[in-house]
Amino acid sequence: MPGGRPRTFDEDEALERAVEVFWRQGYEGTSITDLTTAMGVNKPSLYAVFGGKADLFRRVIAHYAEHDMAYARAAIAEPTALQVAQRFLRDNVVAVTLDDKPNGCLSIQGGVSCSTENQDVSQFLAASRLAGEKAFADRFRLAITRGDLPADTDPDALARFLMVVSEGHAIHAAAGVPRESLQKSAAIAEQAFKAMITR
Amino acid sequence: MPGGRPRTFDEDEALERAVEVFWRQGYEGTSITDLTTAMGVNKPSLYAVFGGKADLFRRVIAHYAEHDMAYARAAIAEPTALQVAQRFLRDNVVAVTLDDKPNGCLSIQGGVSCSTENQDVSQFLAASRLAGEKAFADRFRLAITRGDLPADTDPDALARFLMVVSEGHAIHAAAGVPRESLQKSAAIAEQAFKAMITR
DNA sequence: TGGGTTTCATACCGTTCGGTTAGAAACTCA
DNA sequence: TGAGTTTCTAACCGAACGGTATGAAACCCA
Repeated sequence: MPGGRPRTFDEDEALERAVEVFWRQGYEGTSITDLTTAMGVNKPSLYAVFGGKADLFRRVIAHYAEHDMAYARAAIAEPTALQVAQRFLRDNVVAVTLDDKPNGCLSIQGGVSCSTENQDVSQFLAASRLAGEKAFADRFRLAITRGDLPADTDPDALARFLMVVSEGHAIHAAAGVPRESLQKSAAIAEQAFKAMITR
Repeated sequence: MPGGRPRTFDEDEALERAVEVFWRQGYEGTSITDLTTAMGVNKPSLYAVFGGKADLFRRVIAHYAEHDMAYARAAIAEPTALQVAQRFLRDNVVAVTLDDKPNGCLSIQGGVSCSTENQDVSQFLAASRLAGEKAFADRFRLAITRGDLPADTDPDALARFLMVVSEGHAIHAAAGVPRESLQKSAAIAEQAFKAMITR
C-alpha cells in the first residue's frame, strides 16, 4: 500500500484539540464545524479517521482519562489513606485550574445533562465518575485491612466525600473561581478527612 | 377588553413543567417541541406568553430560585453559623433527591457548559451560584461580628466550601446516587465545618 | 345573532445540525 | 510518465432547530 495524498493534520494533535473543544463546550454544545475548525481536519477525514461525533467523543474521553486524569491514579498509589486524600484534593484543584487547558473537568463539562436522545452521553460520564469513586473506596478498604484506617470507618462514604468535593471544585473552576480560592476550600475538606480517620 | 378564546393551559402550571424539562435536559438539550409538549402550550402561545426560549429560561430560573431554592434562604436565616451550615447541607441533600422532581440542581443541570453562542446562559447560572455563595459569606461575616465565629476564620472560604459540597452533591444526585449515600457525605462535611469553627 | 377579541392548530420560514457523495489534488511506486 | 492510493475541497442530503404567519375556533358582550 503506497501512500496517497498526505494528511494536513496529526491524528494525536487533532484529538487533543477535540478534547479541548468538548471540554469547553460540552458534547451537545459542540458542532462538527467547531471540531473540524479546531482540529484542522476536514469533514470527510474526520468521519473516516474518527468515525462520527459520538465515536470521536469516546476517544476524547479515553484520551482525557489517560492523560488529564493521571493525577487521580497517582493519588491512589500513595502509601497511606490520608496521603491519598491529600494528594487527590490538592492535585485536583491544580488540574481544574490549569492555564493551558479549559477550566473545570471534562467529565462534568462534557455533559451533565443532555437531550433525551443523548442521555447515554451523560449516563456514560456519570458512570465513569462513579467508577473512579469505587477505585477510591477500594483503596480505603485496603487501608482498613492494613490498619491504616480505623476498622469502623466507612470507606464508601470517604470516597464519596472526596469525589463530591472534587466535583464541586470542578464546577467552581469552570465558573472562573481562581486556584487560590479553591485551595482554601480543599484545605477545609482535608481537615474533614483527617478528623474522620484519626480517633 | 372582552375575553377571546380561553387558554387550554394555566400559566403557572406550564411554567413549572418548563422548569422540570430544563432541569432534566439543560438549556441546549431542550427543544421548543420538548417544551410545548410538556407544558401543554402550542408554539405560537409559548412565544406570545413567554417570549422565546431564552426569555422562558430566565423565568424558569426565577421560578426555581424562588420555590426550589427557598431552603437556602431558610438556612441563612438560622441563628448560628453552625446551624446555617448544618441546615444548608442537610436540606440541600434532600432538595437534590426529591421523588417528584428531577435529581440534581437546575442551576447546574441547566447548562454548566454551552456552545459559543449560548455562553451567556452558563455564565448567568455560574454568576447566580456565586451570588448565593456571597450571601453565605456575608452571613458568616455577620457571625464573626456577633462573636458566633472565631475572629480569625475565613468567611469566604467557609461559604465556598459549603457551595462546593452542595454542587458535588447535586452532580452526584443527577448521577442517580441515593439520598442516604449523600447524607453520609454531608455528615463528613458537617464535621469539617464544625472542626473549622471550634478551636 | 353578530362584531370584537384571543387562542387554537397547522403550515411555513431560513438556518444549522450530523453525515455523505463527487471529483480534483497530492503523494508512492514502477 | 502513468497507474494506484489517499486525502483534499466543495457541494449536497434529509431532519431538526428556533421562530413566525395564517386562518379557523371559541369565547364575551351587545
